[in-house]
Amino acid sequence: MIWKITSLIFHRPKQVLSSISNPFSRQRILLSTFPANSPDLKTLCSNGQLKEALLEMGIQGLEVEFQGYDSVLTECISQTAIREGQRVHAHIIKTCYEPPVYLRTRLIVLYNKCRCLGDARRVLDEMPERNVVSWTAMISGYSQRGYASEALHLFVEMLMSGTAPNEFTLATVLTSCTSSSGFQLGRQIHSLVIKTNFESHIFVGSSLLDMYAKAGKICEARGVFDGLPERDVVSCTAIISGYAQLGLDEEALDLFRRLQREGMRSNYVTYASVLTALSGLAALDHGRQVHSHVLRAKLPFYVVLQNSLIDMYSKCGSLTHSRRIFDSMPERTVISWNAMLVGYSKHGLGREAVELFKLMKEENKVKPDSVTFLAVLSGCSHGGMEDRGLEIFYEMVNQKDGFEPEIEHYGGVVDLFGRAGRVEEAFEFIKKMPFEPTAAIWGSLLGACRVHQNVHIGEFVAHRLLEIEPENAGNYVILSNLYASAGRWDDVRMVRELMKEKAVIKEPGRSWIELDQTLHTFHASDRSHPRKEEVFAKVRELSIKIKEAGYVPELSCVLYDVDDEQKEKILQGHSEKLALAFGLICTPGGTPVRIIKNLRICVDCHNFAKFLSRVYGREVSLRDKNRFHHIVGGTCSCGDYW
DNA sequence: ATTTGAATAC
Repeated sequence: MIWKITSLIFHRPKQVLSSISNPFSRQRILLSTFPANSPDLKTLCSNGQLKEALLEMGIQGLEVEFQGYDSVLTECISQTAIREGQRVHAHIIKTCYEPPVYLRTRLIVLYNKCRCLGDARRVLDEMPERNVVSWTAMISGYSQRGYASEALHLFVEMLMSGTAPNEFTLATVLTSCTSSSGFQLGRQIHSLVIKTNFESHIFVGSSLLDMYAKAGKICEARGVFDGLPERDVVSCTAIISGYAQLGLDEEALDLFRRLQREGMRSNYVTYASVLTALSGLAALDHGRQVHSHVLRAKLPFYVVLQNSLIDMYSKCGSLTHSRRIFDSMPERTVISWNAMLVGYSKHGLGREAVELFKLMKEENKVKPDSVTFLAVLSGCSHGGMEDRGLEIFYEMVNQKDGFEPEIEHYGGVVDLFGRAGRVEEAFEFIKKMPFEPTAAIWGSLLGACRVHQNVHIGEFVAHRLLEIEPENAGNYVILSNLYASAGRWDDVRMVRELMKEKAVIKEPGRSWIELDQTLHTFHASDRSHPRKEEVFAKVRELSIKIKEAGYVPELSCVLYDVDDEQKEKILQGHSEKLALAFGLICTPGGTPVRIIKNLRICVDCHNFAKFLSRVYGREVSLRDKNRFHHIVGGTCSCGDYW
């Protein structure tokens, strides 16, 4: 009997199949009698001929078996071909009585890759039964697109359904545990990892240590790393980038060097992470070394790596190199543009930032995002182009397919007004904006009040600011500067008292300078440097010399209750002056000096550097926490506003 | 099916 049917189908397939009404029997017969037609589809797909495969499928009507669908879907996934995928999906619904779990899972993967998470989720929800792979595929879809809470919810749902996670599930779900709310679950998953003996699995371990690093728990991350029975590039890169992202740049570099000695084979992600650490240190010589190493290694083109090179050169003070890399790129992402724009902005080059932004829109390949606007706004602010900045802000607000401005953008506008001396307008703008002002926004306005000597608004702002972040020493210093500039010495004293009362913890100031590939670091009143006597003597010498040109120490920068002579001594011990003096000692006259400081530079050190640049004919490039100061012939590129 | 990476106002 079966043989007869088979023979009939073989000669008149369409008629026979359509005469069988039960879809289940139909499919059974189809599958048991037809020689697999998947090899043809498989061949076409492995040649990347998706269109031809679809055509074939259409001609053959019902006669595609599961293996064939599998080949076609796999190719759709690799080509991110959503339209073809949708047609295959429709075909499957039409012809398959009960698509097996693995076919449905392929559909989930396809929709996830094509950013159609809703469609993927629908496939999952319609599955009569799910296995660990289908759960994991959907969790991964959510994780990769940043839907952390959806990923975590689904993971919990999976556990409740009684499906046990495997190493793939754990590695995936841990990437969604980096938020503060997710971190609690992350710890619980860690115990699950231990219980199920996946602790030494390399992917699970990498993911776990990355989670700890991103949560700022670097010691725990290191613990996981050290406990791994074997290491690969990914786990090594994860721990290096963990240090770098927390600003522990030296540690990141030390570890990188050690792992390299121990045989780690770096890839482009490793180099990108190392460049992040070097950007933090502004270690230009080392950055150049990594760059030439990367060139010698003849790696294929990686946008990510180029982006981090742009950022490294700009943070090391060499914008020309950044732009050279930017211009040479065959392809750019929004991050490439943002990195370049942030570079111009940090160097105070508003005009260049606006020009580049214009170019970006003209090219119309990459859509500006929220960071792009932030960078351009800040560029306008630092470049003294407040009207252009306001225009761009309103352009952003009125964009049709754009996004709502975030609080940071409002902060940018406050900064624009403040910098331009329009302190009242800045204040009114804050009152009207749809957000509760943050410390950053008040801080920006307080800075404006200091520069433009608006004691009235300044006092109000300072009051707010000291409520929100009483522990930030910088705020007290600016308020003290403000009172001093108005000659209100009683209030200067009051600020000092207030600061003592609140037990402010000051992040220790630290400056450094790179000479012959070595970083020389100085702390405030540093007595540890081997050439300290020479350095202190040099600061005193410089001080005396520039006083003749009109330099007056800004004593209101010192918030200790000591006499003026003592205050001047404290000022002379500021780390940036030590680094500057050391630079003058160690380099021939006329060469530029490049200094980096971890905090915002104080008014007195800024004055000091300006006078020095004029009297000694030295160009000073100083990078502080916020921006670059290019000081030439007595004037600074920041226009005395920072 | 899974892990690492680049930019963010003051």
